Amino acid sequence: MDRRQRKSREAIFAAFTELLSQKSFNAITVGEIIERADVGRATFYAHFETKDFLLKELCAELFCHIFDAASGVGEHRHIFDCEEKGEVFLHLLRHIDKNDNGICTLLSCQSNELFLHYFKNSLLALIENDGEILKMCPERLTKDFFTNHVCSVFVETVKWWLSRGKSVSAEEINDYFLLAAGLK
Amino acid sequence: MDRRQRKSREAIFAAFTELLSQKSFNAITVGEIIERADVGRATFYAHFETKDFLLKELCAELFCHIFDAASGVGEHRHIFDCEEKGEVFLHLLRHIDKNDNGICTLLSCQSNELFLHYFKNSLLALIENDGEILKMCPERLTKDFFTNHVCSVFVETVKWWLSRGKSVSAEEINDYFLLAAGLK
DNA sequence: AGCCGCGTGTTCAATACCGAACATTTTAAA
DNA sequence: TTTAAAATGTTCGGTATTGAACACGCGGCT
Repeated sequence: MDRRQRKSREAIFAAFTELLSQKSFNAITVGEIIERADVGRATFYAHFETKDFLLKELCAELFCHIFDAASGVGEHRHIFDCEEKGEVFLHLLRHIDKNDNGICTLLSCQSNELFLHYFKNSLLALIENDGEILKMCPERLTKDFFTNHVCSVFVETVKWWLSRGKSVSAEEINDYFLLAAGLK
Repeated sequence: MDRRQRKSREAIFAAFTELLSQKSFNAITVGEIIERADVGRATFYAHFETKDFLLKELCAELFCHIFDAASGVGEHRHIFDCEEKGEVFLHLLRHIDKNDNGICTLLSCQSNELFLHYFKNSLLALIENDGEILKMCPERLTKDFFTNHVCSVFVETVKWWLSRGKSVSAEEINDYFLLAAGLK
């Protein structure tokens, strides 16, 4: 990607992220974004159709590399030594713990439901084909219900974790989660 | 000035300043500057003929506003309440104390003599027409010698101040200077 | 109703930047 | 001294950004 495109894009993402830590998504105007990002109005619309598209692409950029790595298609596999069964969640938690791109900020900002929603959907797509996890599904439940249940519990766990300032380690919270979700 | 020009210029200045805090002027290459500034090579040379011109313009930008304010031509006069006689120096010291644009970093980096030299020349130009100061010149000395003397002492005072981590206040160091230079 | 301020989204000519190549000079090693 | 590597400075077609204008929708105000 052209250096100019990359810089504009990053500036807009950064400005948007900062604003999201201060006010709600709906209260943010395009004018504020481009002012803080220090780019022209035409530049913004050359990159993103609307503010909603900006949000979507931010989510994609935020979560793609974590989920790519978790699903094993990324180039940087095994950066954490936890590729055993069901350890996908620990992987994710460690990524969140590292707070790349200010994920934590966004997952606990005023409009965090937007990101949590996207997060849950990505998670659903990831584990609905994970044999190791599906094996844990009780007889009487459909796989569809079970995967939704697991993802819901995980998202709620993450919310709780962040709201308490990550006061426990990623490993501990992973144990909490596995136990609460009935995965061990 | 066009937004693109301003951003490139600032990025180059910032990169250059950072590098100067790590290595000497001569050891810094244009390649390093543009890499850190994240701009293209052609862009660098569109702004500055050579590395030396970059240095010169950085100096100009660094010192112009403090000397403008001190000489009274700037728009933001009287930002400090010290417009009495001979208080030009206190004015300058307070500016340095504030460390705008990382002046202190540059005045105490490996190649600080470059900036101190520029600083002294600016100071000479400033006070060689200052009646209040010239009045202090002893009979037996030429004004030329006297102004050079005062500037030299001031520069050395600043060097000493910074090398000791500005452990005394701007007001105190101003007193030191006035006494040492024979101005009171 | 009409008006106004504000935010959205679009258009376009001018221009600064890009990137990659190039020739030249400097530096350092063989 | 010869050679290679690194750094300097230049060139140019293609492109992203700029800034300023524009039309439009919308809620508040008189």
